[in-house]
Amino acid sequence: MGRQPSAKPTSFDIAYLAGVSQPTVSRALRGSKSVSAATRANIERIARELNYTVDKNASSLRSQRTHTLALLFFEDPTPDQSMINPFFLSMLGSITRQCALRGYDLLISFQQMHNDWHVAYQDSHRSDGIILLGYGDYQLYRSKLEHLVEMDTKFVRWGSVSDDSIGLTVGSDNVGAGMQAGRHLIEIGRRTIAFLGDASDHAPEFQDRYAGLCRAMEGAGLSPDPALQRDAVSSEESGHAAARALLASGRAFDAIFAASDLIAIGAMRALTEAGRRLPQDVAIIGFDDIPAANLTSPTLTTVMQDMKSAGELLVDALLRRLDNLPVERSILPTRLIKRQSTAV
Amino acid sequence: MGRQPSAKPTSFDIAYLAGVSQPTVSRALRGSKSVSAATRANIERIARELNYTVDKNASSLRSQRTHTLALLFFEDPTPDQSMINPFFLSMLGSITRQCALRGYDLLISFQQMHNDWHVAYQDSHRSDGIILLGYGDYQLYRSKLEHLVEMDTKFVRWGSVSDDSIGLTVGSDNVGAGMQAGRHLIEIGRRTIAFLGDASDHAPEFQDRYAGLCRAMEGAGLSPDPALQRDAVSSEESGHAAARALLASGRAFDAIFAASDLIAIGAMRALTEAGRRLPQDVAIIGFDDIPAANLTSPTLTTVMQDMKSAGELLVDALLRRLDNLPVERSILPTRLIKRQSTAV
DNA sequence: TGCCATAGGGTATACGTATACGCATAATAT
DNA sequence: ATATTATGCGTATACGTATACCCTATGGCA
Repeated sequence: MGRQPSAKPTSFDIAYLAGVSQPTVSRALRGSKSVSAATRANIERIARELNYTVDKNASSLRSQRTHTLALLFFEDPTPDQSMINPFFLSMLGSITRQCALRGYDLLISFQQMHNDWHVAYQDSHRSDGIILLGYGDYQLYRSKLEHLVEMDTKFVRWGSVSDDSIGLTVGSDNVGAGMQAGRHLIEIGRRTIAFLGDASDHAPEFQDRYAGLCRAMEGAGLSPDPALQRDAVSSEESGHAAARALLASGRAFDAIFAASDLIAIGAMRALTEAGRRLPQDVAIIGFDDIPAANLTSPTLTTVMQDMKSAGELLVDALLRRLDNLPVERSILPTRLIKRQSTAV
Repeated sequence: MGRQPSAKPTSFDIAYLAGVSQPTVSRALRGSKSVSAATRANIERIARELNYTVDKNASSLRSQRTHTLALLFFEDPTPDQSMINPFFLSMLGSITRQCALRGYDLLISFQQMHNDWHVAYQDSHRSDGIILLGYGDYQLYRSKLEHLVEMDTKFVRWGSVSDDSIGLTVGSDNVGAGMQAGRHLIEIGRRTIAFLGDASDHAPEFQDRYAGLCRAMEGAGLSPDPALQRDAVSSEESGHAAARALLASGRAFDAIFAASDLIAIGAMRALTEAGRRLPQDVAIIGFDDIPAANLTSPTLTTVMQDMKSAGELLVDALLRRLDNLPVERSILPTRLIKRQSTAV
């Protein structure tokens, strides 16, 4: 038909065709109950026919709500520029879905931590609230978080749900997960369990996982050896290096709990290179259940986080926050996925 | 100091403090040359002090440009709900970065193909243009693309850059990539090369890869055997099934070119299960260079696409399109990553 | 000296929607 | 029958910015 790309219809056009005033159109489409059923139906029909869409800008400007959430990824700068933590990517799907379900748009930006944090504040202007996602040095952005709080910016964070965490936090039960992993290793007869991952308060989540491991060991009458804990950030290289250092130390160990799958995969490489058999000599457990965990040889036992619920909870919590409803921190249970790397 | 969370400052506030009118503030901040340097500097200083940010909604409403691009992922519905093609995710980073660089926001949405395509049109209302990303049945959304064109919606697409493709397309040189793969396999002495992947026009990209393979074989005096081509969609299961079917057919082959890494990984599993040695009995090449390709055993030779440039080109092309500048389809070169699965 | 171009910036207004009010009409209560 | 309250909708206006247009002062030039 080639109908001319008629200018975008406005609520006035609809109003004219329906023989009502513009505000009535607005009310009808937004579901105000002070519009008669007949009028509303008529307006909706015309709107559909004209392919009418509410102008988001005008609507937001007037109502002062953008109906948009901002998702901020922040990570420590890595040499591997283009890589995004696969773990967070897997949350993206559920966050998007949940936003759509709740009628919100999702604005995305990636940030290097060293960047001007002002962007977060800026983003808070083009969205009703922010979701913060990132592994990284917690101490580094602690002050930035405080700044956001001071600015009264609405946000939720994925991370360690500890008492001193700033702002509203949703996270896995990292301590519990550490215990799950520890108990499993103990069950299969391991006694000297190493931990690969930063255990300082720069990485509260890793710290919690280590704490869980220690608790499991103590519960079984074992005492964790601090010398078997090695710092590592979440990357294959870092895991490889940490495992090599551990091997070089000469200390004996028969199991490794890695704070992330990437660390575990790096460690597996180092162990294999050193001639250790997996899992006979060293059993190993990772964290995150990234797709690659099922492709390594041996396949990697790991702790799965409930990403689906995570995304939903983050969005829900933020929306409640926006409505000034009471909202509490959420702790999500985790699940141990047993694979070959702990199959004895 | 606890300065009260003063209401968001507007350009009027800045104007008042600077002793000028509101439009002057607008002009100064947008870089109009009809503002004296001194005035501009003063305005910028005050704006910074007040943490002023231009209200996107008001700005967009007035100028009728949103300075936002929408990214639409669409995929065939898979049983594995939460998964997103890792290949596209890796493009996300560069797209985001490029958007930020060009001063655009990025709005994200995921779509199942069977969903009402109207959303794409809707998204076109809240953004200046759309980037379409997705593997899937091309014929299925062909008509939808035509609809977008008819609506005069500005968009770019990642996909097969063939003559009949609709709208502006950016994509890898799939035919060239197929030739690269084919030549490499021939170089290492393989003569009967199978292809796993849909070769119909429902998947133009796969079709192109197959065409490239055939061309390489013909160039070497070999004739491709149609019986060695097996349909598969981009998933491990599908690759596994296709490879099993191929094995079951009893036809001899000494190499496989898979249309995606996921297919290749599934095929490797099937081959191993059938007792074929990789790469001695069967050499195999994948496509995409997903992270997992480096973790399989043997590690997987694959074709790497230039995702970084891809994102940049997509954004650039779309922006040129928005400015009504001439813009052509882009074909990106690919690179063969040689690993153990073809190391003889 | 008179004229005009130019720089610099003010005035008025439009963008499209949402909401506070007000005002009928009709339904109900007294 | 009058007072009261809902119902359904129109009127007026605000949201914060960008831009078309207009005005003033200055300097250059003949």
